Amino acid sequence: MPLIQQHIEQIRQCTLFASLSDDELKQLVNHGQVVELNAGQTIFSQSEPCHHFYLVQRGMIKLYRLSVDGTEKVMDLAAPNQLFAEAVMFAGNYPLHAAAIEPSTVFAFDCKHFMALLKDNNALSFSLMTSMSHCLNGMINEIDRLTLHSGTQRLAEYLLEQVPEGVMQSSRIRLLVPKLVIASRLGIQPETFSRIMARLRSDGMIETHNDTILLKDLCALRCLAACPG
Amino acid sequence: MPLIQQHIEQIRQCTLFASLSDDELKQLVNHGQVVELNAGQTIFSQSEPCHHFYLVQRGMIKLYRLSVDGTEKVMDLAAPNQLFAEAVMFAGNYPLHAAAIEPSTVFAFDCKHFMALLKDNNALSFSLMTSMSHCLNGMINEIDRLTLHSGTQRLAEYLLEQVPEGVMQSSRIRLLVPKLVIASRLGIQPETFSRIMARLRSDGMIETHNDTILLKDLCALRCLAACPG
DNA sequence: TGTGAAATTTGACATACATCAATGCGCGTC
DNA sequence: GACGCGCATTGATGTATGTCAAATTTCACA
Repeated sequence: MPLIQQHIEQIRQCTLFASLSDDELKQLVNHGQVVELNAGQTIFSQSEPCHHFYLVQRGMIKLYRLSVDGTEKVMDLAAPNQLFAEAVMFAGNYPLHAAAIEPSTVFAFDCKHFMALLKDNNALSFSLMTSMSHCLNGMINEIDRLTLHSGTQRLAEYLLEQVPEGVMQSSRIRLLVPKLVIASRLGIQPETFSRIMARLRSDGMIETHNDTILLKDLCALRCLAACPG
Repeated sequence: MPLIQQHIEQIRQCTLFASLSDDELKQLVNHGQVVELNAGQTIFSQSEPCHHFYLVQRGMIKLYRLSVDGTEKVMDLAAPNQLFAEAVMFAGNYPLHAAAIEPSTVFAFDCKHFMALLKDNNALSFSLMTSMSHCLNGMINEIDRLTLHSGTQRLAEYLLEQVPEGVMQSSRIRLLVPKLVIASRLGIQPETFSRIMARLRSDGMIETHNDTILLKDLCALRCLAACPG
């Protein structure tokens, strides 16, 4: 699949690559490839050796673990313009599975080549470490939520995350993935997800219409997310 | 507090510092300091600016979060010879609290100075990234356990972690921290911890004597940890 | 060695959430 | 436009774990 200029522009936007010269970036891109994915298609599997990291151009990617009995836990979702697996380059093997949940396009960067760039470009190392640091922070927050917050709180938090910056009173949002997937992401069952939504609805905090949700009272939702109960 | 040779030897053992010359290491150590801590004493608090990272020399350190109502969640425990907070240098602020749970000695490294070393020593950057990678892996496993494993499974896993390599059938271990703390570490209540232990005891898998625990059937415990139920 | 506070254990009870099951809805496909 | 298949919703029920409370043990410190 040929790389069009548009792709390169998008890649340039990543802060991880900010310190690369035009030439270095072109080199990096030349060692990578565009990958088209069908809905449900796997990108890599847990414990597989890690040869690539990825940038989402279009679609949605789920990063997940499987338990022995086949239960799936979605650890994170990667939307367009987001990198994933860039922080596991030094681990050798992927720590989880990645699959597209809808038709998607990703760009695959070559780990070996990127590592070579890292060797000569300390600023790039710093960028990657900053990226890893953010990743780590997110994980700690995740554990915090799972252990210190209830399902209702986590769902409220998730809804509020979808609200654009600066919106104060109410906001209309869309769920970009099936509720099934969000439930797994939040560590609850789909049935529980549905029931919590029903409660928020009957409490007058939200109105729902399929994947479109009107958050009628952001204040109340924020309170719900913050306070135990 | 003066640094004795013994301290420097211990610091040298850290793989993070493997690429440092004797001189660089001495420089690093000269910019740091030994800190003596009483039981319960705080080392740093969440959201505080990050100026140091640490190596435990003696004692035990808990890394934890607090919820709004004061509930404590122990995210990790650092034993002697373990580094902590080395992966948050690039974040700017500590993402959690750190405190000694018994009289402890830690060595505090200066982040600024270490960052300066990083600039000129790419191998050091690689070491740090490897360290961060391991940290990340641990976090993913942690989320996996919290969402996909039951309290009983997590406790069994914890007990098995205390068993030295190569032991096959049975093993005598010691809990190095109060059960209260382990319970928080595992994301369960102390009462639940106690009850699970009682069940393992009545199932003939373990015998207990305060903080000393005899794991009578490692196979059964491993099965319990792996299989749901 | 005694004393008090903290940790642990045990019991009774409450509850959030999971599970099982059935129905309904939406959506893509032919 | 009809069919079929996931996904979503709702109800009934089960259960692991939390909460509250009290008794008991452990341990640090005087």
